[in-house]
Amino acid sequence: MIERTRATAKDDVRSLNQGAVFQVVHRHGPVSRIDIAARLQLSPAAVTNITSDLIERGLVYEARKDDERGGVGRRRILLEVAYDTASVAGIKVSNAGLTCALTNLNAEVLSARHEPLPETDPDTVVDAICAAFAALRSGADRPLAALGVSLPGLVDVDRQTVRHSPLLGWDQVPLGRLLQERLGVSVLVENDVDALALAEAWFGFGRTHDSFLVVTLGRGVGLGIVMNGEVYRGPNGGAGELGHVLLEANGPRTRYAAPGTVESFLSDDALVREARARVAGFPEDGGVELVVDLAERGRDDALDVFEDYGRALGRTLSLLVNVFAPSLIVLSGEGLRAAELVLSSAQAELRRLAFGDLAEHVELAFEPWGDDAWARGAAALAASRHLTETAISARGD
Amino acid sequence: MIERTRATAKDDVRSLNQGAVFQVVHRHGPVSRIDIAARLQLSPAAVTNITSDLIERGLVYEARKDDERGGVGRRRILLEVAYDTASVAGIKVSNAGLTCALTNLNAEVLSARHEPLPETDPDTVVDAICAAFAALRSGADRPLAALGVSLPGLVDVDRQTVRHSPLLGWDQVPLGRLLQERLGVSVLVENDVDALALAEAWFGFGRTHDSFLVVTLGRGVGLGIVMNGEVYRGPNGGAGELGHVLLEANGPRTRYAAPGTVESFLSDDALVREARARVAGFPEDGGVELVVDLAERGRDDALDVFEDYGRALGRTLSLLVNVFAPSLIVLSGEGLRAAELVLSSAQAELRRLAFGDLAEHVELAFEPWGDDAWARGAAALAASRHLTETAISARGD
DNA sequence: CTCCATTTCTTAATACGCTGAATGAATGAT
DNA sequence: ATCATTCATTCAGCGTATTAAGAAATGGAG
Repeated sequence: MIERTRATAKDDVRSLNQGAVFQVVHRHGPVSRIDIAARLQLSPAAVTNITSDLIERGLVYEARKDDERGGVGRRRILLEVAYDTASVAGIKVSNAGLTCALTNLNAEVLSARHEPLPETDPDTVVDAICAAFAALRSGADRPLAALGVSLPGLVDVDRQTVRHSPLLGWDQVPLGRLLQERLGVSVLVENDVDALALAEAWFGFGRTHDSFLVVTLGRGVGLGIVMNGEVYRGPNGGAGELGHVLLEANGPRTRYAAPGTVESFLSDDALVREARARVAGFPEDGGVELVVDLAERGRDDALDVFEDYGRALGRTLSLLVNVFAPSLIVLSGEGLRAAELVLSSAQAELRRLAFGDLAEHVELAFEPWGDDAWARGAAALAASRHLTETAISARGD
Repeated sequence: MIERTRATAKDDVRSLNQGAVFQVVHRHGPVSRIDIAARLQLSPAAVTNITSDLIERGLVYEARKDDERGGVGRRRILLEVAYDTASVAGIKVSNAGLTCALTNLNAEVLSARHEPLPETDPDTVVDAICAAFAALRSGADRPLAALGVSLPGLVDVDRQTVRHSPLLGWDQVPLGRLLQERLGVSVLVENDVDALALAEAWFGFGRTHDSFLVVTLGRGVGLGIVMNGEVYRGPNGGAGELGHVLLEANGPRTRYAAPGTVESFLSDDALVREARARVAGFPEDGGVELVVDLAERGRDDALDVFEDYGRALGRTLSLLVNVFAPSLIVLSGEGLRAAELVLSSAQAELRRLAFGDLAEHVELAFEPWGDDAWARGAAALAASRHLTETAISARGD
């Protein structure tokens, strides 16, 4: 439920209500003024006033009249956000390279690309991001409003600084400042999982949920927490380290994860480890793709690996369900290439371990997976920021 | 950080700012008008206006001048909440009986009592609560503003109804309505752990934290989640079922808890089970008190039981720390009779299992334990509600 | 001891955005 | 064609916050 929030005086009542109206238009699709008024308990007069401002500034437009609703009376005029007035760029950084996407302001991907990274030191990465951004910009037919960058590790969102990223080997890198200086466009930096959570909250399944969780499966296991429409990072950041939660004291080993942790069961590494151990003739250099391939061809031993994977996933989800009692968990990440293979055992285990009927009230959503999903998350950062900032900046100009 | 929130027009801007100002006075102790203005980014004039209203209505008073701060200039006049203008009652219901407390509006216990319950059916309990309330009322020297009732189980806070309580054997009991009709005073019903979390947020350690966790140890294991100053119950309630999280697939059995769950390690039952198994000559009918007693006398085998208990506690906390990265965890409940005995192994295990340096940033607080702590939580419900309602009810009367 | 600088609190004048009521616009029913 | 209905807009009035100026309280300089 959207409510008008963060009231008051200097940072005026107006900007507040403007933001709330905009949020309603964004989240509840094409919507009439009278609906907005009812939803926000605001007078129709105020809505007219506010929306005319938003329309004038090009953020919102009158899409069409509402022909669905019959009955007498004047037709409602439906308002919609002008998502195509600008585009934004999103770049996800990992040691595997840069994944880049250009999207509109609704985080719909217009184009995507991947750039390998020779090294992951800050200088190289900054150079590569600048090059990738230039390439994206040249392919854009609309003004490129902002750049979102996401990466694994601890990020200080306010200072746009990477506090600590083991995977990249970074500490205290002021990435936002470095890029902003070179690109002359506003840059946002965020943890990769939190960016994905934000993307879901603004443009994905979370659009209609106030609080929900995002679980990412891939090289590692991540958790994004959204509560009351805001991404929860913890008082000092660092929340959502689901991958490091201990599941079994005497659990299996993996190259990177501590034994028995969630990642020792659910990371790509773990999957390959199990395949090597249990799938007959699995080659030494085989990867996740091969396990998926074998299973999809119906190889029983490979299917068993996925069944166990699903069981561990279900157990992990049960932990979250018992703690958060969420109405939605979005599953995403490369680890879901074979979502169908793990789903049934995951759900069975979740039902078995969740308290009471909590499991019945959870919607499990699978984010259709593509290479650009992470980059889309990064772009969503930029899109959401751009929308809020221009929607609220009010009558100063 | 308190911010002025939930703005707008019909439910006026004023009530909003009034609430925010009141919150600052409550949370930041005796505080001057100028401090309030700075903290809320509100003009001094507005603060004068608002506080004079609060003072007139008897919610706040001018405590004294600030003599601590030296320097030139007029002394600041410190404002404080008038906590002693009314009292509230709190009653915690469990199958062991009613625990009752009378407190002022700062949740400071004025008197407490315990009533045994012959049966736990709704009629008996309602009768008993009414009797207990009458007893509390007769002992009060100030008007008794409201009654808070807390109990284990799933509570619909808005409808003041107990949706499901296995321990009491209740389903869909409209407890709030039943009591309100008979007592003619406003009644609040809440889950026991959430009430405790609210109490900590308003009147305890959480007063200076925006987000934190409360873990209760006793017959069961509970979790209260406070985020951004609000108790999180989940979209449909039922959040915080920490006790039912599976720790070890092949974990120990207990009478009530599923094998391997947190409660199978950390409930009172679990402690007694371990004592029976490992403490030489432990009597068949010995309880928790006896284990504590033996350990405090230095019996090694009893101390070992507590060391293991602490280890399981540390592991459970590590789970929460990895997920929430909280800055504060408040530990409370009967299970902490022997807090010193479990602390060191708990902290060691927490440090071992928490990701990176997350454990270093967590403050573990032990709520000094007494019989009336649960009842104080229930009273805090009533106190917080009374304060917000009278503080915000604005200029209508 | 008086006067001034300083800081806090208060009062007065002004501005802003919301509400409510009246009006206008668009459509179905009679 | 006219009316009832519903959505949108216009305008007067009002409440609350801001700014600016003044009053109150205090330390220090002359």
